[in-house]
Amino acid sequence: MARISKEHAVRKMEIMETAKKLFYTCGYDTTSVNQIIAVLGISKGAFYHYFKSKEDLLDEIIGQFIETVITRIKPIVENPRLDPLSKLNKWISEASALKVQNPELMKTFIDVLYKKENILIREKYRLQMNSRVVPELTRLIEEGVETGTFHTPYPRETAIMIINMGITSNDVLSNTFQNLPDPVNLDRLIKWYKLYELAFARLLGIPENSIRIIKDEIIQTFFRV
Amino acid sequence: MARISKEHAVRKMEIMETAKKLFYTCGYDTTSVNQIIAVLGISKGAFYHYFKSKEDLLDEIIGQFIETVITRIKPIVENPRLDPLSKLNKWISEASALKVQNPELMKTFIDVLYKKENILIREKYRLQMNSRVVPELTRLIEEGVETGTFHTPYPRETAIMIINMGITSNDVLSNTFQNLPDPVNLDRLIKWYKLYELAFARLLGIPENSIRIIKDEIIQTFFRV
DNA sequence: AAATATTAGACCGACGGTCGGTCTTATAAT
DNA sequence: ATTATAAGACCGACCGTCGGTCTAATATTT
Repeated sequence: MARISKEHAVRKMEIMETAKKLFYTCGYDTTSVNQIIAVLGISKGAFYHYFKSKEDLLDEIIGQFIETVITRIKPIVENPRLDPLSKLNKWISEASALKVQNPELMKTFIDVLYKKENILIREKYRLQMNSRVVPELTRLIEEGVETGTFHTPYPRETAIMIINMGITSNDVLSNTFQNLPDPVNLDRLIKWYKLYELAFARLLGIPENSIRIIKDEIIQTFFRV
Repeated sequence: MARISKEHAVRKMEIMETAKKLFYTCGYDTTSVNQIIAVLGISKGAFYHYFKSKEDLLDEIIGQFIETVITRIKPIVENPRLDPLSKLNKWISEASALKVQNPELMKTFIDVLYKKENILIREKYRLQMNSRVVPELTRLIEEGVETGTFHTPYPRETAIMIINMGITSNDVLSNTFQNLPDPVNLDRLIKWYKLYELAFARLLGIPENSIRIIKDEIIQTFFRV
């Protein structure tokens, strides 16, 4: 095979991009290293030069994703002109904006993500959310407690709970979409989100209508498709 | 190898018991089918005569476990002489009694369960909890809502949330025990349980002191060892 | 020219799972 | 009482695939 040499970072990114696409369409377990290198036209040796294992590759891909999440969140959390509650609402709408912007993509993405062969992706996502996003939310909650907006004696634990509620929410969402979008599912989805809002507000000790997670656009976009 | 023939149910149970032990000590991924059959002294063919795959075997093992959980819970939930809140508290103490009764076993069990190679076990556990235990809790909450004890417009969703909070709680618990039981961890564990209690009560719309999850015995047993 | 970084691809052991076939046992027909 | 029949428990060689290793060759840098 003709040797094609590229700068380290470039090649690494190429591998990650290709692998990402394959993982997100065919699944993690079902995509073999041989497949990845076949698509790229590189050798096994080259692959294992950049990543010490297939799992290591996944770690880096998820890490990259979490990185983009954090870069989106940080400007909100650190904005001195916003009060804590506004920050939180902005955070939430930022997150759901992602889903609304391209619903089809998001639907297939969730569908794939929750297949059996992708447990590891979900696990890595969960772990990195806990290690890297929880601290950000903790700081936000702490600020809210200091300024008297939020009322909870355990900011860190509340942050953990909220983040994990979000992940649970994804689980529920995926279960809803595994069947056809019939009225029962729509009803359940709406109920779930309402409870999610309620739990959110109560955990932070704020009025129940101060957090809005469910928005008509989300429901509509998901169920129109 | 000498051929030893046994009754269907007996042999199947033997395989499950042996596999269970191996899975819970060495881990699911790290235990091969070859290992299982080696310990039992049976052939590959025999194994695949009883289970259509290794994963199928795991499904049955978890199913068996969930079965015991349900048989413990059902008498409480269906006891006509208990009010909903008492039922719930009994449920909770029943669950934690398991942990207190043999703490060493429980510790190693949790340690093993949360190793990388056991994601699938956790996933199966989560799924079966949602499909089989959630309905029981839903009925209990519905009863509480009807009798005016609990206050939530979404009993099913609240049940889902509570069960998944419990699973999250296990995650947090395992993370705490991955390091040494130093004062910081003890502090975090207690804080976590306090928040758990708080969230529990608030989700059900009952006074905050009506649910007791954390008990001194639990903390002591875990941190004494 | 020497040292280092990178790549090629043959190779490895382990794995989950398949398959053709054998042996035991219970029942039914003789 | 004996013999045919069939169900199903059981065997173990074998298969393809996988993640990962290793050595040698080639490019790049010094």
